Amino acid sequence: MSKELAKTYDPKAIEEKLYDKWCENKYFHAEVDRSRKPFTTVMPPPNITGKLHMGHALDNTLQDILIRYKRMEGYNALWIPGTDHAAISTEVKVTNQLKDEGIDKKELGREGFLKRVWQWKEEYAGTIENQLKKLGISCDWDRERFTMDEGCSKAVEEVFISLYNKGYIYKGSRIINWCPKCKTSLSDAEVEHEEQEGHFWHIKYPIVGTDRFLEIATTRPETMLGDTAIAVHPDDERYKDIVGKNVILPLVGREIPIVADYYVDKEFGTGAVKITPAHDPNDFEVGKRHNLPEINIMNDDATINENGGKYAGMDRYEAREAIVKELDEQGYLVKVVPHTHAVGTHDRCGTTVEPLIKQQWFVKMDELAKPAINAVKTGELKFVPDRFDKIYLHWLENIKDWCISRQIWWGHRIPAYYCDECGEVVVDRRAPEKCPKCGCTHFTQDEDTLDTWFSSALWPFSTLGWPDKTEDLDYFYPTDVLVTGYDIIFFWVIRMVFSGYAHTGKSPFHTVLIHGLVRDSQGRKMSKSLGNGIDPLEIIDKYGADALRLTLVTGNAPGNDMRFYNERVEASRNFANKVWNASRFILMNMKDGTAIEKPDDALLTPADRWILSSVNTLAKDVTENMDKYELGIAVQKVYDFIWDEFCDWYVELAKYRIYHAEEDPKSANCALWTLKTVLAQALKLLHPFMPFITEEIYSALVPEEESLMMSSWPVYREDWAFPIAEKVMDRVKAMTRGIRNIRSEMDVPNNRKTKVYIVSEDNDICTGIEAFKESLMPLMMASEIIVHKTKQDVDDNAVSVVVPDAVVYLPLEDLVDFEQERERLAKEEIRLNKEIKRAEGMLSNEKFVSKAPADKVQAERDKLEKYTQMLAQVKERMAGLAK
RNA sequence: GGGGUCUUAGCUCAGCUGGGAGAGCAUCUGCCUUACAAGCAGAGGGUCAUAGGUUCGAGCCCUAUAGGCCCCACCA
Repeated sequence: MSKELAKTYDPKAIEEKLYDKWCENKYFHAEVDRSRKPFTTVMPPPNITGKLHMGHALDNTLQDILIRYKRMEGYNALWIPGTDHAAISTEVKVTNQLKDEGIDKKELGREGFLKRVWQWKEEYAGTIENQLKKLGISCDWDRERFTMDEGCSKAVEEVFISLYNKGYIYKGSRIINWCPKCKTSLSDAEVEHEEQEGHFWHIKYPIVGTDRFLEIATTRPETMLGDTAIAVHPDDERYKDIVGKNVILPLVGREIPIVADYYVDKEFGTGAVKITPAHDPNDFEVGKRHNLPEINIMNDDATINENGGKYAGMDRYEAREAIVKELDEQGYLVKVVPHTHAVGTHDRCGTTVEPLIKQQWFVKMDELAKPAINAVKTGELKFVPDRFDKIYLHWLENIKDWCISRQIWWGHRIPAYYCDECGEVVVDRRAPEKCPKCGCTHFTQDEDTLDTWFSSALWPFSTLGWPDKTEDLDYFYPTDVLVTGYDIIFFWVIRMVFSGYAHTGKSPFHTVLIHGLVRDSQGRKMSKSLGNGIDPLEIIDKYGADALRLTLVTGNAPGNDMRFYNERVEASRNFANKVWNASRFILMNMKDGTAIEKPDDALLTPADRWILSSVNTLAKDVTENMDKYELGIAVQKVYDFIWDEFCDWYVELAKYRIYHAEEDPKSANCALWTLKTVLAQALKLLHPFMPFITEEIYSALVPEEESLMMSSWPVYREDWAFPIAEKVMDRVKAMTRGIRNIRSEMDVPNNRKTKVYIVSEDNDICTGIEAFKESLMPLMMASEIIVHKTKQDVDDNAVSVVVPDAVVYLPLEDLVDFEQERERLAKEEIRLNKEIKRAEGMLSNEKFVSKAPADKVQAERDKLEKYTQMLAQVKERMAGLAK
């Protein structure tokens, strides 16, 4: 930053330059250093499927704020970045890309396809890295990882083998969620339930050996092709006599039994349920209880298979239509009722999921979940805000086994090998030399890959070298804070926690800071289909990274969603400009050659002491809020301090001494020293939020220091506590506001200065103001400020401002309208009387005095005294006017 | 069906452990005052969703109600 600065802040001129400097100096890099405490966080790895969105910008901004704060506090701060292979999502993207080129992925074969995906990965991981750099985030790029790199893959294998050997991973034939479009199994977490308007088809089945019918109701009539029973409630009087009898499945002709099962709800539908064990999870359970056959009627693409007889080959919805039509024609369809119900869909492609029985790999969850549940219950692991405890616990306490195998190519291949001769399964890093059972030497590896979250679950320790016992792991693990959105608690956070306990014996972090979604200006989710997404890079390009970052943390409480719109970014940009210009003013006046020295304490005016005291308190407040993860409150305090206290009051007060430097260089030096010192402190406190502009200004302000980001965080210091100066400035502000108010009301032109008489019996106030009254004159638009302990030299037709401990008189004779003045004083009298009444009321309440904390009671007494005294002053003025 | 969350100034939201309602934007009135018009000074604007309760005291805690949003859930 040179001293000839542009009037407006130009982020483009500095951001890239500074980021390069930080990188070149390895400021983001952390190594094991036993002399310091580590602070570690791992970046939720963005998917390599595309560009960064506003959610990533938020997530990474929050992490960067914490990491920069901790680094300045003296911690050995490590932030590990990386990307996620995003198995299904990426496979779909690349498959579509190939389709556009007219290539079917099957033509390429597994190897060829994977080669293409790796090309894709190289391209997108690079893009993401560049986008993150534009945000200014200080992660350790030397440690950048990928969920499918060598180390992570080794960790995945290790975990799979170890869990398998302990019996926590098993292969089994279960009913699973199947996506007919992606042709893979899914975990429960990947299924989204969506309310859909459908129908309830009532169908009657002939009961064998009678002329009666049994009426059932279904939302999926096509599944009747796979029905193997009808279930009724055991206590249902309507059906008691027919339990054990058979019905004939219309269209199919199969005889199936009527069974009794408590699963059935008597009140719902007809009280009789068709049971299709192969295509419904509940029916699957019922089927197990009654030893019913499982008839799979569907192919992997959800067309009807050969078990569906003449419907074979039809799509599931085509078949539905055909079956309903035929049932109707044959008189089996009783009625059709509109019915809305929840339909499971694949969260990545929206296709309706089909429950199917398949051989899959599962992680047995009940035991693994226990330490993760315990972690939150004991407080070993904390969510911020803590309402997410419940969500986390509820999911874990109801967890089912995790289906981890996927029938896609992109991902970690399951380390299971099957003997070509006898089918023996061997789980190991590589195929065994020979089969332990039959001695055969030919093995085939399992074709499936693992759920993408299987590898991200290991992220906090796989990125530190696990399973090897590395120094990094020993020093940096467990990590400290994990920052992520509430939308991936189930997918990711929970799995990291139980994995951490299972493989390292520890929770992978002690705190999870949860944030919400970034929505558009109307509160809608940003999405591709709506086209309402806002590209963070465009915002950075237009307003600067600091403005974007500030926008993303201002006015938002942890865990809450926020709306994003340009007016908010503009406000942030304006603040950056404010900081820029205040700094520009200070730098302009720090003329070359005149070194700023620390002044003698005696030279500090009340204004100097007050602003030092304020920035001192600010450091304490900001630190407290940072430690509570109240980043929005923390930054608001810095913002208010810089704009309202520093710029609007202190800089204005400093001007007189600076403009009169030639007459009194010591005094000017004192003001400049204070300006520089306070600004430096404020820049430090602002740095985690707005790293670029603060670093740029600091390098000009304190050129002898290497970097702001590597400087130390301000701590509260006793020698900067100035309660008297605070009192003086509080009264000075009140007087000044009062004067401005009156002048504004009376339309006094700005260029008309007046004498200002200040009368106060308070010695602190008198001597305090006396010490810097020249500085105060421009603010009070005064030609002269006269301070007295008693009223003198002022006649009664001056206008007055009553503040605590003092009265200010402005001789504006020609402008004074006595009637107006009387009204003004009368209003003030009413206001003060109200205040006095309130305070008196509270103090005369015996219960308040006896039960309220002593400091609150004292505060009311002080107020009462203050207002009583002010009221006396107002009354005296009114009496004067009356003459 | 269960759970969570929100309802505060025209708009968007803060208000952390209960002790006199705040910000940004918008509106109105003056100002290009040698850091900043992306600015300065001033002003208006809120029975804190409703009804109860706890308390000396409630925007904040408890209970119900209304409305909005979200998550979980195997009623076919």
